[in-house]
Amino acid sequence: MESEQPKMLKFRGQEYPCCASLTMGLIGGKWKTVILFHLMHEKLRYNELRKAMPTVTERTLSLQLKALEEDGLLKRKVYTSKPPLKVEYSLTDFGKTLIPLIQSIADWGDLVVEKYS
Amino acid sequence: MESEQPKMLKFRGQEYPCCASLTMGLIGGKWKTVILFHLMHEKLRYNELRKAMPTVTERTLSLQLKALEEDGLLKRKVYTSKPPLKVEYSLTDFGKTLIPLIQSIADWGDLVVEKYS
DNA sequence: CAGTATCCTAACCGATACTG
DNA sequence: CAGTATCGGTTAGGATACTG
Repeated sequence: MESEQPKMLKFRGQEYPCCASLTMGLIGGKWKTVILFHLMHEKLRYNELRKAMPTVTERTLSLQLKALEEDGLLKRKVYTSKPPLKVEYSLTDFGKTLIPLIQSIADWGDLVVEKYS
Repeated sequence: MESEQPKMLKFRGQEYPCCASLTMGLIGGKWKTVILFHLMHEKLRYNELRKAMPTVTERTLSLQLKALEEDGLLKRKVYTSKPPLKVEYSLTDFGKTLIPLIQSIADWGDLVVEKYS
């Protein structure tokens, strides 16, 4: 008797058919890697991220930041209690384990632009 | 006078706000990296891919394979002219440039399963 | 400044039946 | 065997106005 269904991987309530899809579940989507790319080497405030990502909408940026925070990749630090607010986003230690990967993703994109376009 | 809009990257008719998003445009989505992961070291037939990815539907697998082929990452080779067909999918030379990245994506997923779940 | 609220569209993806 | 056709559901993401 062999198992027809390869064992699924589980993380944070989600199931993934392989280790590659688990990673993509956390950093996939249109904007997550872009956010992580901009936070790779520095903390940024909400509006700084907006300027770095001119085509994202406020709502989408907000949702994606929240998702990354929930997955433990980002931390959100609030510096003021009253408006105008100051909030900084930065990678957690867990998020920092992604730095080499994000760099590789960016590098491959660069390679494509240089050599194949 | 400074440019408000950072220069967009273009590849195959799409525009991307940064090099990381270009990469994700090609390998993002729920299934593409899983397909590439399974084709990293061997050619596979359609049904072999289906067995390796038990939770994907025929339609979705077909659409994703077509998209990867259109982006030049996969090649599709047909060995018979009449049913039953034999078709093999494999990485193109361009697709092979992704191998280290796919491996890194898979490795990070493994790391998460081992250490953070 | 840093978001929410509301509404809407499009893309993605699944289930199932059918075909060359 | 290797898909396509059809239909439908879910979710990601965009536009814009508003708020603590």
